[in-house]
Amino acid sequence: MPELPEVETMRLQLKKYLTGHKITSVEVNNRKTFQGDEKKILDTKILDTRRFGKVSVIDLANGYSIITHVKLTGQFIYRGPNLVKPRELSSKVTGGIPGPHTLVIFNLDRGGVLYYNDVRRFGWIKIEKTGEVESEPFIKKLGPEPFKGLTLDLFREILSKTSRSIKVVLMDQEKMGGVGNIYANDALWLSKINPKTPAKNLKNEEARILFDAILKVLEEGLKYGGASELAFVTPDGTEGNYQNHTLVYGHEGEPCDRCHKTVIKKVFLGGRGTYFCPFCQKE
DNA sequence: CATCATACCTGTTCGC
DNA sequence: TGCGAACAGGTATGAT
Repeated sequence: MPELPEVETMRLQLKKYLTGHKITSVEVNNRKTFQGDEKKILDTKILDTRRFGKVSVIDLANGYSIITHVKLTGQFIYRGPNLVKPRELSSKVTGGIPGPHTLVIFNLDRGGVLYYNDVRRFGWIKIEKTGEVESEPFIKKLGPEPFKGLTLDLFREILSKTSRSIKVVLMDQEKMGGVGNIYANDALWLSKINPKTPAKNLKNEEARILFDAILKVLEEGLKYGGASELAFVTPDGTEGNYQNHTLVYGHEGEPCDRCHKTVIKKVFLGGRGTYFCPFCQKE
């Protein structure tokens, strides 16, 4: 569920809380999660953060970087002296900190601590040289991103080359980076396009409407600090709010917010829950 | 090469 | 009420 808006929200808070600090020690409770030599990231200043699609990067002064993908249930939670104000932990911080799902603990100077919780253990944290970050396999294969390299012309070209359903293509990170299930559903609803439509069948005008809709729903997600539908929490330990503002995602059985006369249906596409209005989004 | 199904995990929800 | 099955969804991988 963490998609572009969630990961960006997370990244910005990591930047805010970590920049200028040093990691003094790392406790690794799961070697599959933490890949690489933790000694490479100790006692060197944290310079900045970057994001590639759903991947976050923390750059260090010594030429190494921490690359991380939280997948579905990974959570970075910071506790330390420079939290803007005392924050109560969201109940969605699975198992507490530290807890049974705390797989990695980064101890920082000035008394800060960064915890990584991950119930389902799909997420990963890798240590790489900063110069090799863009060679990391996932980042290397990543397609152009909304707000970055993805232009309308490029978007149309991508769609024209595949007969797969438009929704599956939107979520394919090698075609375009950052969009996952929630925002794909909402962008298609906003565009009045049926999720099953073969991507190559979209008319130029439909592709334009969809392109704009993708930007629009991602902006909404960013505005609300992401969606805490499942396990997403921000590093300050609080939740995003987009889950209360979805257009169609999770609305199964409810009347459509636009036509008000049709009930939102749920089907499976590419193995994932897909919500749409059978009236507004006719095939 | 493109496409699709399944594995990876485990807490939560659902159906009987 | 209890318990197993189904579900949640991002990506890697193997099959087609």
